[in-house]
Amino acid sequence: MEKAKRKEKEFLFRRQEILEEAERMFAAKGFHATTMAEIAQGAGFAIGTLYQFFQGKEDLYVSMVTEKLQLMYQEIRGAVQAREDTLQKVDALVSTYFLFVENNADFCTFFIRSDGATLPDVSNALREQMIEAYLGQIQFIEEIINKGIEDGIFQPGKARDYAFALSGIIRGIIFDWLVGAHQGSLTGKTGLVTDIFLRGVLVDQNNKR
Amino acid sequence: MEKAKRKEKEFLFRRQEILEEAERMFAAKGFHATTMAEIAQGAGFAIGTLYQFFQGKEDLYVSMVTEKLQLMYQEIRGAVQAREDTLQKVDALVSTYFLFVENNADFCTFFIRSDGATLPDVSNALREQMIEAYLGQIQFIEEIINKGIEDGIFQPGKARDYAFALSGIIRGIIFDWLVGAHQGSLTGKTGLVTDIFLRGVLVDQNNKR
Amino acid sequence: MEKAKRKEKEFLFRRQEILEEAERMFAAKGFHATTMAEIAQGAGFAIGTLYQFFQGKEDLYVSMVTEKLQLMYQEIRGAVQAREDTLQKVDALVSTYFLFVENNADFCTFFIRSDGATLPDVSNALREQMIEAYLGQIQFIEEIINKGIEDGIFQPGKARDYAFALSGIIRGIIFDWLVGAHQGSLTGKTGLVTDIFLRGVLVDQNNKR
Amino acid sequence: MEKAKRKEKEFLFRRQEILEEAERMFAAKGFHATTMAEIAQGAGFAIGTLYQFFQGKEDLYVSMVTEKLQLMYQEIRGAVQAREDTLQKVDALVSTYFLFVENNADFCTFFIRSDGATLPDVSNALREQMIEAYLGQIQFIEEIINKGIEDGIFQPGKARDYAFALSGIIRGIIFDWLVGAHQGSLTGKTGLVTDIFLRGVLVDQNNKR
DNA sequence: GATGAATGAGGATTCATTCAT
DNA sequence: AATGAATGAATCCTCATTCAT
Repeated sequence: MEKAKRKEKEFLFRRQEILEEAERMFAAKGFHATTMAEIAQGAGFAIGTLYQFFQGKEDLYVSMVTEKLQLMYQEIRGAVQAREDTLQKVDALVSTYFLFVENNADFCTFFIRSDGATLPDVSNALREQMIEAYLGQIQFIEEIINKGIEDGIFQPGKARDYAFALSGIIRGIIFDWLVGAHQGSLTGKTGLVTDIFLRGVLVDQNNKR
Repeated sequence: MEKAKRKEKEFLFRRQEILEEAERMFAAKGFHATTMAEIAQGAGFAIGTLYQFFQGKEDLYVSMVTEKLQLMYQEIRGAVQAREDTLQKVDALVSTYFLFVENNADFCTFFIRSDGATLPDVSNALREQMIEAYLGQIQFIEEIINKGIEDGIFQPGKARDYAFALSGIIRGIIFDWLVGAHQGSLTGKTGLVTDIFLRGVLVDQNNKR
Repeated sequence: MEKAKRKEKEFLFRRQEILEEAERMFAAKGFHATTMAEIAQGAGFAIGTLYQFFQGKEDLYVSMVTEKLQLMYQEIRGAVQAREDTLQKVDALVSTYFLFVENNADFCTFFIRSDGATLPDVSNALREQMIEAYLGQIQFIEEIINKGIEDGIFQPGKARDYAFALSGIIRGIIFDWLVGAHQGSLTGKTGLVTDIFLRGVLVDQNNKR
Repeated sequence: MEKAKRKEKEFLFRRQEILEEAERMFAAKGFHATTMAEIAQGAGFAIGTLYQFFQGKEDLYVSMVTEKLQLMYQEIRGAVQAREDTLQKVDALVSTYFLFVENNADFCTFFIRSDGATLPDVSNALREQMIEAYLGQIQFIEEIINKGIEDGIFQPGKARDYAFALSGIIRGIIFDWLVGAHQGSLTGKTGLVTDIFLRGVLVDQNNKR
């Protein structure tokens, strides 16, 4: 069916346009301060049309955030899975994370700092959904770490804590970059992050780095 | 003036009651979903009375958050400054942070995960203020680290990055605890956090820990 | 032209299907709460198709009601005209009315109690139309009564009032039956109604019935 | 408490003003076509003020109708109970009904014809409430009739049917008057109505009236 | 003829804030 | 100082109707 296919494609295209406009708006003004009318106008549609693609404002918001996060997680996973070596996986994890943030600074500015979970005014059900997505990402990191533990390069027993720690370091550095007017290269800090995560900050008396 | 003093005291007392009710409400329902009427009712005052203590809803919200954060930062600083040794300062930083979170889980649940900075719907001016508070905290950590660098125990040159990293690790572990139904002791993870921060996660070939 | 005829027939058939679905919907949910989309879906047509048969929602509503009423009036007139005797005409009027209600309880439940005239939200022009239909029915009853007056069996001078009175009695009894969960036979009350209308409720001292 | 009393009085006064404006509006344009803004404006209040007296539009509508009906029923009951004799009670019932309609033609025009029960678009719960009110009135009439049966002046066994019949006759005549541009006196038709109800329309061969 | 995606006007309701008492 | 009734701006969403395919 050629026709059905083209319709499907057009539908997805329009949907994407709306999502992109929504991202701009929400990022700039937040959830409540952004009106459906503005998004519609910005995307070049009538208000009612938005409701053919999304159930309502909240659905639009959550769809936008969820899909963007999904994209980020996908990119990260893809990059990580392309590596064999555990240390390289960690490196890919951090650098891909940073790369995504550099390329999506607006979105991240209003969202990433929330640990992927703060939606003070959005329904709890949706909040859960986003926490879950974040926890999925944590689990993914945990698996990498577990692999490293099996290989004898990471200390055993604390994989989940390490995952949160690594994620925390990454987010900390990202936050710095985001509020700091995006100075310098974020990806350039990959080595710094992995270094802290792997070897800590202490001066190693026996084995200078 | 005895009288003026008592008035002052009563004023502060009332103000505090409002703040506490506001904290409960905002933590439970978020900024927008909480109404001034609810807070007034909960605190046992008339709506109009709230406006004698705070300029408006936003002011009330920000005051609550700011003062709570201030309290947290104060506690942390107090504990840190009570130690001489840099490593003990780091330890105090982490454990006091954790202690505060354990004692203020509700507040932290809705707020700390925001890196102390996400207020999607609150005016930018206020957001800046909160980011600033967070950056103040970062700077405080940075100073500890600089001290450690001077003492030759931390690697030089990256104090600010280290500060964000440490803050990130702490927040990561806190997040885990908050969404994980507060299982186990958070303060009990102090050693874990400092360990990661100081020595990293790698198995040290030359110098087993 | 065979073809044109078949088309005509199909057109009428489709139209009828839409009307029947509309009747179900409107009876169940009222005018405003029923959407064109629902009717279209229920009737198995596309929304746009409805507009080939009816000018709009209001037209559809009014057509449905009007035609249903027309049907009722037709049945009643047919039955009445089949009788010669005036008293038998009255009897036929009442019993056919009741019969129709029994067979169209859903429609009547939402409509008949309105005296065939209450459409609080439908345009005045249409309201007039329906009042007129009702008045037509009254006039028809009036004519029966006038015949009876000519025959010397009804008291003269009040034919129109009598028509409203008879119609009122019928509607009163119907209302009772409709809200009373349709208990018992409505047609079985024909004698009761005609009795009240003809002889009143007083015990006749001279002439026991 | 003088003050509380005056407040109460003022509250009731404002509420009544809103109800009266609502009655005008709803009677003129129907439920859906009337906006809260119009009522507020007409009553000289801000929109929000309406919500201090009524939960919402529907509540306002139902309150208006319910209270008006209550008033009508009260007047009727009062007049009926002031009479001793059953036939005089019937007379008072009809004439007071008519009097109320004459004095509240607007309200009745849009409502009475509905048998006190048609609210096509208002929630079912409320519809039930109004049907109940109507049935209460029927029961009241039924009791009068039962008294007459005990006294041996009405034919036994059909009190409820008679009540609906009498109510039906009254409504039928009212409808005529309402749609007929209010020609002539409605109360003047009291005798006509009681005559039909009591003695029917047949010419009585033995006992001329 | 049939379709159904797009349109956008229209309104109920909420709630922070004010100010007369 | 405390009150809380009154205010009214601001916005989400529905759904009848159209028209390009």
